[in-house]
Amino acid sequence: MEEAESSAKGASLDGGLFGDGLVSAPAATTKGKRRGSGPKGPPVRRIRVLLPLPLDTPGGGAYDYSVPNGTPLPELGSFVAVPLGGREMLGVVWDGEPDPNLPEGRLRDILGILPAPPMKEALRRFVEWVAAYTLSPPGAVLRMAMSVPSALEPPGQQAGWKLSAAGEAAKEGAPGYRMTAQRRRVLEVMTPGEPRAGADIADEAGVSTGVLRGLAEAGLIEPALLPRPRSFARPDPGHPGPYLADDQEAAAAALRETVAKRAFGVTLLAGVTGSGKTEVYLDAVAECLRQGRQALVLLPEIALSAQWLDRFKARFGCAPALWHSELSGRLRRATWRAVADGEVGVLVGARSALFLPFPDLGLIIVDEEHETAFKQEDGVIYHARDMAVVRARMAEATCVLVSATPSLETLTNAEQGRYSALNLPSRHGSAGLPEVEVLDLRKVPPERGRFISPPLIEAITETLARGEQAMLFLNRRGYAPMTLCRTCGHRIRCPNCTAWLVEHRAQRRLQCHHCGHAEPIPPHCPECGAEGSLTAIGPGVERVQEEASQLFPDARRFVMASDTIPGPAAAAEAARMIADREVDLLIGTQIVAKGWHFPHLTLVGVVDADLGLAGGDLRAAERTVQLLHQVAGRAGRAESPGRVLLQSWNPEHPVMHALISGDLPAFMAEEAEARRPGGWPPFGRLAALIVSSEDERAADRVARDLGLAAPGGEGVQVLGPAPAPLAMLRGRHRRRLLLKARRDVAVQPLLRSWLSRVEVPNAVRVQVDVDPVSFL
DNA sequence: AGCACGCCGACT
DNA sequence: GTCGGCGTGCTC
Repeated sequence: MEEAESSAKGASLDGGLFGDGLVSAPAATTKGKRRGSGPKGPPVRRIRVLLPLPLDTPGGGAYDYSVPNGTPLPELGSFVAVPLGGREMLGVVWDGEPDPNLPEGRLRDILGILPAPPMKEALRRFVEWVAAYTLSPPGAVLRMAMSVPSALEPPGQQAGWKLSAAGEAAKEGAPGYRMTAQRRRVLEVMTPGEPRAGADIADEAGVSTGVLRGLAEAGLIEPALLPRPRSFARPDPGHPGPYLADDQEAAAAALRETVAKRAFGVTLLAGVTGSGKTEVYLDAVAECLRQGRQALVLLPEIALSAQWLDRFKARFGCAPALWHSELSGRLRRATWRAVADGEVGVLVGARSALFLPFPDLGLIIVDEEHETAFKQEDGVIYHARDMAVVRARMAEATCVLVSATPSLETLTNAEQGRYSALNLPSRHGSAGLPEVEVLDLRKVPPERGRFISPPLIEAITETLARGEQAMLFLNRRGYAPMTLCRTCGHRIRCPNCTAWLVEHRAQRRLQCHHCGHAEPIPPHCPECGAEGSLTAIGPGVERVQEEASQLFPDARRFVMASDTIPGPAAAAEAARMIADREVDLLIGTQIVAKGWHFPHLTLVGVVDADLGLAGGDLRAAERTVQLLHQVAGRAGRAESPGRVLLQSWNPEHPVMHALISGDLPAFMAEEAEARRPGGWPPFGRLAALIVSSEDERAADRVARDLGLAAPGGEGVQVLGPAPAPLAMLRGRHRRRLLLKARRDVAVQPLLRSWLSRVEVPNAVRVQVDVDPVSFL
């Protein structure tokens, strides 16, 4: 029965993943049965199809299919439905020769071609490039580029209602129709010639949909298809933007010129916080729109803030399209499709937006380019900032990397001439950069069990007394990072990870920040059973909040952390509260560092400036400077000068000197000279292998084998294996190896042959992280 | 990624 | 006697 029906429809398979517009094979062959070796006809037309699966086969997810007679040969990049095993799946017609040695009997017919714009060559090349660079199967990368399979269905038209001729007459008061108050309200909210969704009408008129049915029976309204929503207004480049100061205008002119060339190029746009970088690059976006091309702005996940969108709206008079993980299914689908159809002029998104099917991308902006949030750490491991450069190259587009504190990688690329550079030296509309001081905790320690030192308390008191806002920054969520038994010395650990459980006192729970494990705070020591012996060790923002509540009981305090700001709406509300001075003292984790504009904030206290410096991370110092500089930049943007106090046990550290002097270029130059001799990035290449397994001995065995099979030779060195700093994560034991190579060595072939020399049992996973950012 | 096939424990 | 756990392997 279903057979007959799906055959009649031709395209729809077993109840149908795909809608009606599918260009399909004749019904007889749709079930995707294997080609028989029947009577010799014309030669079979073979195509290569890449499937969005992480297949570790030689083709990396590409399989050959046949195109049945009666179906046109799909062009490269076409989205096609194909049989795979017992199910149907979408794939993309891929470049490359089908395997002529594959016997015809193993080929199966494609099921149809989807009525969607084919994937452009620029995106196909990008998918392949990312796959090759990260050593991932192309299918795994394709999956990111087809994240919304439903968007490939023909744009479904939604049914609604419109006024009939009789209804229009009745709306004008023509007599002769049975009218009720409900019916009249429905007619009132409807406009002639404008179909609307039934639910919308009923909602606005305050009636049930039963009223609509009655009106339809009476012939006053009739069914109508709704027009496709055009929610993606193309921003108007001619919309009057804000006034640009001279140095801004000079930088903007240079960017406009680059964009107008319609060729690949990378520019670093640097400039201190408040120098107006955003307005400058939005001017480049305007030029891109004038060129008739699309623009993509990448922001680190958290920074998709209401404040940024306000600035965009001020420049273009409308909102951009958005792309991030919290996007609802429907909007996600509409956005993907609108991008593919070229309807979206400007899209702002998180790193995954790089894989959207822009038909003519002219500009990619990577704002806060130094942010580590651009590094994707699971699945296909890639750095969105670096891949943005590649995406731009494939699309013959301009890429602009923007930061107040550029990464050493980008600075070096600019210095060596691979990237151009523009610098905005001055702060606009403000009293200048804040004054930064270090509080030497050896000389002015906080009271026992406290974390805010006397000079910082005094500074906050004065600031609050002046009616200004203050902020305490501590990059640690929760109440306390560790819980210790004073009787036996036991420390409470995560059962799945090499990590302490973090106390979240408000929820009366201990949490692991790595795997999400949570348990109630135990009443007595789980080791020795001592009652009332468990003690919170060290501060988190909640504990700083508690201390502040005792020190400044009259101040209105507000904690900003990822667990108190769960989404964009909460972030917007927090920003509003702070801007409207409903908060006196802000206490926050690194979420406060990003792109906020707090006009009344004049004092920033950094509770633990040394926090990021522990551990042997290559970029610990660089990252700490960037983070604390950004935090400092929150202070004193309006007419009042800002002041920043850094609490440190190590005030002589170069990081503190850099922050006090504000001379970040000098710090980065020193940092470069520290890395150059050892050939550390950006003066050499790194790739990490992470071996993990629930079976510790299996992980050790594979790690040892990898160590024995390590590549060597000129300019190549392998460190490890060693237990990872996070030696266990989510119940998996982890070992690391690090390949270090000279900059002129191509590490991918080296890695490929290395991995092929070692047998990896099923229970063990080996992840490859090219250009690692995290060393955990 | 799915979805089969396949070989060992607790149910009607 | 069967249902069902998820380990292993394949999909053009």
